[in-house]
Amino acid sequence: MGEGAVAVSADVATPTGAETEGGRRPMRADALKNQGRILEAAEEVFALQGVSAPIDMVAERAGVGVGTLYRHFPTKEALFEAIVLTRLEELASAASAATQADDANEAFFSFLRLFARQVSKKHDLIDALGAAGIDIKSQCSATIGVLESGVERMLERAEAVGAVRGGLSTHEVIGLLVGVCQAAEQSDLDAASQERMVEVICDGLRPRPVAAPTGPGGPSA
Amino acid sequence: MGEGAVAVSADVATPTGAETEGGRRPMRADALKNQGRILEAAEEVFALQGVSAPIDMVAERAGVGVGTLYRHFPTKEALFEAIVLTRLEELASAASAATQADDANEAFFSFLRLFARQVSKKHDLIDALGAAGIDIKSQCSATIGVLESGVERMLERAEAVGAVRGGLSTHEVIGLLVGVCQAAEQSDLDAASQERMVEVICDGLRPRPVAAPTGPGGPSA
DNA sequence: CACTATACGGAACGATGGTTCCGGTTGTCA
DNA sequence: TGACAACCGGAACCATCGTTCCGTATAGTG
Repeated sequence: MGEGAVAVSADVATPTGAETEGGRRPMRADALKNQGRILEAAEEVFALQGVSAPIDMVAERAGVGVGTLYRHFPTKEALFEAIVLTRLEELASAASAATQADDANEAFFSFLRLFARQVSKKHDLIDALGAAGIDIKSQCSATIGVLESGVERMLERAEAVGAVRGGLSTHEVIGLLVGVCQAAEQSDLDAASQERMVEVICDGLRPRPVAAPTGPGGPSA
Repeated sequence: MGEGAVAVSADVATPTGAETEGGRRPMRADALKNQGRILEAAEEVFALQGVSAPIDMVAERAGVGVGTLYRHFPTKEALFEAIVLTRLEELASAASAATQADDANEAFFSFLRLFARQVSKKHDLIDALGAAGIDIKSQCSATIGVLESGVERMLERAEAVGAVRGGLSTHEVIGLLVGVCQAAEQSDLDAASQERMVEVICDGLRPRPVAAPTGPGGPSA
């Protein structure tokens, strides 16, 4: 599990804080090590099981007692958010980057594919983006905001170029994608299946052919 | 609340059985009335909250104690299945009917729209079709089988007419739809939004490029 | 009207999962 | 090395939910 190490970004979950400055003294060495273990374990467990994974499972995998876990993160949600935030940030920055690509068409659709790939790889992202009964903390929802506005800009640009049909909101586009990922994993569909479904969505997002959907009987009824 | 009354189909959940025949004597009047109340309440509650709705909520809404509820249905799942089965049967028969329509194109897509409408209206259907951790009873999965094979036949016919792209499995098509419904309700999107998303999927399902049988000239960008 | 099988209600039980508490351990500093 | 604060583990606690149990109420019958 190489993946990028999860950086403990300052006050997200406000773990005990490892920063030497401020008022508090630095963390003890063992505590720091445990925090790392916990984050690592949480990353794996949440990726696999989503928010619903029992906290004990994270503790066990980290080789740590639950008490220790709660010393570092005030609540299960806090830990979850710490994990999911880094994932969201990756997506958000990818989105921002895509916003400035030359080819608006290409940029939009390949972002969608990237997005779908990421979301389906990390189960926790589904929960975070689908907001499956989670009160996401400001930090997270802010990042989601960034992500969404990135998608929005991409969408607008793609529309302007005629690469995408109009009339769709950002939420709808994201919902489409997240929904497919969710369905794919619930029904145990393999990666190929999921890719095909994403492709269906991408095609559906394109502008409809110039008024001919009513050949043998379109949505006429 | 009109909807069709939920018929207690013989042995599905094997309630105490109201049939006068067999060995057992007929149900007592109050018992029968309560069974009705319970089914009614379950229908509403499950439609609104899905399987995850607490059993007590159903009991309360039915104006009945939990004990009474368990006298009629051996398990929560049994009750859930009794409810969802009637819904599935409606869909399955609609699917069968659509299989024989003249216009394969029209039949397929309007069934998809019907399907999406039903699924999003009744939350329990999402759980049943998404198999969200539920061990569905044979009766239910059989009906799902009927539904699926109906969709499959429709899909084949639509493909044959060139109304739908090839290479997609029935599960993928259904997954697409169920996923969207799930996403729509998780994100609190309104009916219009959802319809738009379904439309995106329908369009995506159509054969891609320029050469379509009945006319659509591609976007020819 | 009396009697009993049937049904009812809801307290109680057991399992799961998040969170708290505290006696014991250990890193760190002098 | 000694001492103290920080830290650790995991038992215990609380809430939620499905399910069971049993004392009580009542429909149906003679």
